[in-house]
Amino acid sequence: MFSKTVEYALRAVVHLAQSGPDSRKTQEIAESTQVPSAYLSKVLQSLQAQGIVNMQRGAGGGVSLAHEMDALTILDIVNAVEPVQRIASCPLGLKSHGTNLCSLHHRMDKVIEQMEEEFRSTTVADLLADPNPSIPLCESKNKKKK
Amino acid sequence: MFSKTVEYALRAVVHLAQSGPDSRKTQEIAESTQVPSAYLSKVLQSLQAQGIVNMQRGAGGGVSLAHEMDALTILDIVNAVEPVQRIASCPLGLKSHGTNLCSLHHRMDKVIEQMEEEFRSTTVADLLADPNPSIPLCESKNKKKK
DNA sequence: CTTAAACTGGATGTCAATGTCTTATTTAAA
DNA sequence: TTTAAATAAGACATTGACATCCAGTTTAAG
Repeated sequence: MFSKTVEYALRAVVHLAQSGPDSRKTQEIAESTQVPSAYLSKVLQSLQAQGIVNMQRGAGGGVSLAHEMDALTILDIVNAVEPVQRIASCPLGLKSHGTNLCSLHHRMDKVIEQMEEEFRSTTVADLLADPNPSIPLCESKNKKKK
Repeated sequence: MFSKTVEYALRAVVHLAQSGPDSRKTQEIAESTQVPSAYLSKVLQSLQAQGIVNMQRGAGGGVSLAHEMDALTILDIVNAVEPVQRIASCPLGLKSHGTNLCSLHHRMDKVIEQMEEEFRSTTVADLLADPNPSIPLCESKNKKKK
């Protein structure tokens, strides 16, 4: 359902949000999120290209969130690495359908729309504020700080 | 979001439902649904393996629905070719999370759950009964019979 | 200024999804 | 019983997602 790339991007951003405003090394993020570091590097580049994170080269550099986490939605992150594709017109190219989807494709698009809405209405801040005892990426129930 | 295989399976079943109780040749289904026939053949085999369709070899053979279309849901078809994977436990394998998902994975699973529910509550008969002027797979607004 | 730390970019490799092709095997019809 | 119609099965190509590796570039720190 969700690609690894999307999962990896979400983990990385959540980790950055959990770790405070300081920048983090790609290597550190990779270990904390259980993502292959070389691949994570590419994913982070996509996030940077969409203005989600800042990446600083050289000694003392690293990765940090470009915005406040309450202004960053799950949808922003997903769209940065793998844009949500709504079904805008008939996949079979039927002329008489055009932009007026048939019952089948309308229902498929409805599912995508629900996903979009769910992700649009959830910010990274919401995720961290959730009272759920399981903290994202953290083994212990006590939130890992810095 | 949805794989080609899923899209193809849905098209094939909808076409069979539209075409009445008679069996259809794979080749005919392929043309009507704009799916590569050799690939469609594999998809249909998956549907047969799950009891969605019957396939008869030899002259006069073909493919037909195994059940009434009001007893066949979109979810049945999707699950036959590509089972919906709920997030049942922590993808990172965190022991303390186990089956109690964190806020991130809980929301991702919620989206999958909504999809499952939407697909479970829609039968093939519902699709054909939809008052939408665009008829699935059909170019004209008049339903193609037989 | 030199060096080591980090990210960048490109080449390369692997695997699963998608798609094609060819040779069986089954079966109804002639 | 022969034949042509259809699906079955498996090999083989193609493509994109996922992943690794390495040389190049930037940059802060010493």
